[in-house]
Amino acid sequence: MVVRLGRRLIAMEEPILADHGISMWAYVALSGLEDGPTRTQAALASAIGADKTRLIPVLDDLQRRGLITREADPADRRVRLLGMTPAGRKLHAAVRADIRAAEEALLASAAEKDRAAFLAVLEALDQGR
Amino acid sequence: MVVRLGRRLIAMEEPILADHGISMWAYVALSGLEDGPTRTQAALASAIGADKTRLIPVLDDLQRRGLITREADPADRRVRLLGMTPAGRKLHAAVRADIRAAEEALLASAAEKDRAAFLAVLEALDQGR
DNA sequence: GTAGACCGTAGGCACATGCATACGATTCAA
DNA sequence: TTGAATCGTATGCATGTGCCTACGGTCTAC
Repeated sequence: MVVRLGRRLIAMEEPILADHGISMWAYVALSGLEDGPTRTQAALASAIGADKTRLIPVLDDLQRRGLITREADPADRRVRLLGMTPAGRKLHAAVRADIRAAEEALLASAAEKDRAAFLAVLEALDQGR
Repeated sequence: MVVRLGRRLIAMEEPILADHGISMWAYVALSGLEDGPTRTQAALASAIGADKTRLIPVLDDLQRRGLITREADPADRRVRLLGMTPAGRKLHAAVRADIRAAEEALLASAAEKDRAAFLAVLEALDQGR
């Protein structure tokens, strides 16, 4: 049941992401960067459950488009610190708003009082990390 | 967030399925057969969101192990009707019980009153199909 | 009677993913 | 100082998946 639900949610997100011209992993990476302080690539990969090697082209593209910054860390020359640009923040907010709206429509079939609970449980599970 | 949750749930299910010696798709197929009347392979594939061609070896294995039946439909000689055997039912029930228990443990971090609501919303979304 | 659609089956192709390896550069601990 | 670990980067391998094609057999509609 959960697998099927997950697939539906992903299928729902795909056209939204395409409209905004970004991939799912790009969106997830932006979300990860927004959630916390400036991060190393390894930390971001770990935080969003991505393979660090597969994340490279994603980050390359985001950087190329001016959505993230990627700067050497003076405290550790092996590391590149990632940050979001204002343009990145703006795009991310727009995508998230659209996705939220679509999720709301999907949840319309559920009782209204259950929705907040559903989201609360999702959050709790997510925090449990 | 949902993608991550889905991955966690799948990661949780994997050892349980391995303990019982069946694959995820086998379990999903058994669930699909249990949910409804005897089905054609095409209908089952559609119902569980599987690729019909990829389902063939799964069904082959289930049949070999005596967990499902697969019989010609006298009304349409192209078709093979699938059914569950008692052994299949038994295995499926055991796996499901274990998965439910593990899900309960996972949900333990959420407020108790929210759990029923969470499951209710999941069901509603699933019925929405 | 015929053409098109469907069933189950087998296999191919392109792509994504998890995991691994390897590298140069850097850092850290002994 | 040295060896091991880590970072980011690039690539390979095995596997899984979505989609497709093709086939023989069967069914349906005209």
